[in-house]
Amino acid sequence: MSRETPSGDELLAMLAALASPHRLRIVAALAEGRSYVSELARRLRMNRPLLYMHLQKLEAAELVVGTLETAPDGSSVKWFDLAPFAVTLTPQAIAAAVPTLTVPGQKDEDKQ
Amino acid sequence: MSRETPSGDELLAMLAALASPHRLRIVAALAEGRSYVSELARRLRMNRPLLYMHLQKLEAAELVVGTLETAPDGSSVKWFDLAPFAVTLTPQAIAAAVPTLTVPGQKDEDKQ
DNA sequence: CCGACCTGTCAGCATTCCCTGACAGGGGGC
DNA sequence: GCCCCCTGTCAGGGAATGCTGACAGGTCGG
Repeated sequence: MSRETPSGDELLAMLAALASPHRLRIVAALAEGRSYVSELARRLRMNRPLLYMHLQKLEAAELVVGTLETAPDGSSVKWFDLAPFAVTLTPQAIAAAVPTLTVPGQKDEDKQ
Repeated sequence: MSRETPSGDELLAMLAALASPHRLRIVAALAEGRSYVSELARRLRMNRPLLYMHLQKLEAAELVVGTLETAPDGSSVKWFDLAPFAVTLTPQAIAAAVPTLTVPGQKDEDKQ
């Protein structure tokens, strides 16, 4: 819940998820209220599959939350909400997160 | 100086610069003190031209500052220092920065 | 002279990413 | 029947990125 000091991997995933003008725009749009894929695609003037991919990345980084709601009549709409997040980017915070970075194929052969 | 609310482009550049395990590691290493390219390359076990590129990106985002110091004997060393930065990532901060995003080829034809 | 240290730049490759149109399916209402 | 709304997935191509070895230059000390 309280994400004061995220792990290196979490921080990296969050940064990578936000490091895109499209996804920044998506977050800003969702800050005004929940929406669903097709409606967002119209609003942001972008291809629906493209928006879909970006939303998945944001969801993977736990910055947005998608909920597929199936109405009683059977029609389904997937709503997207912003996840409340607050991470402060400082050299110290980064230095604290880096040691927990999972490096693929890392040996612990760092001497000193 | 006080970078409370960065512009959209600045925020994006900062995020893009930090969204890399290598560059996070570089920032963490520089948090322990200034260093120069060759020394950092040895410490982080990475190719010098590669590190050079990453440092340039960090410098372009104004997260590190490079200073080429030419000693009186003529030998030169380029020192890199961390720039003090503190940006808090929240939905509101992003929503505030997004309108100032420079979109290449953007027409102002957004009808509500 | 040779080796060790430093900076900076280059071409080229491999990989990954971004984005597109088109398709599958579901549900209405007219 | 047709048309409109919604979701989800796919292949393919074009572009950008990450990374490498090798090169240029400089100073210093043996």
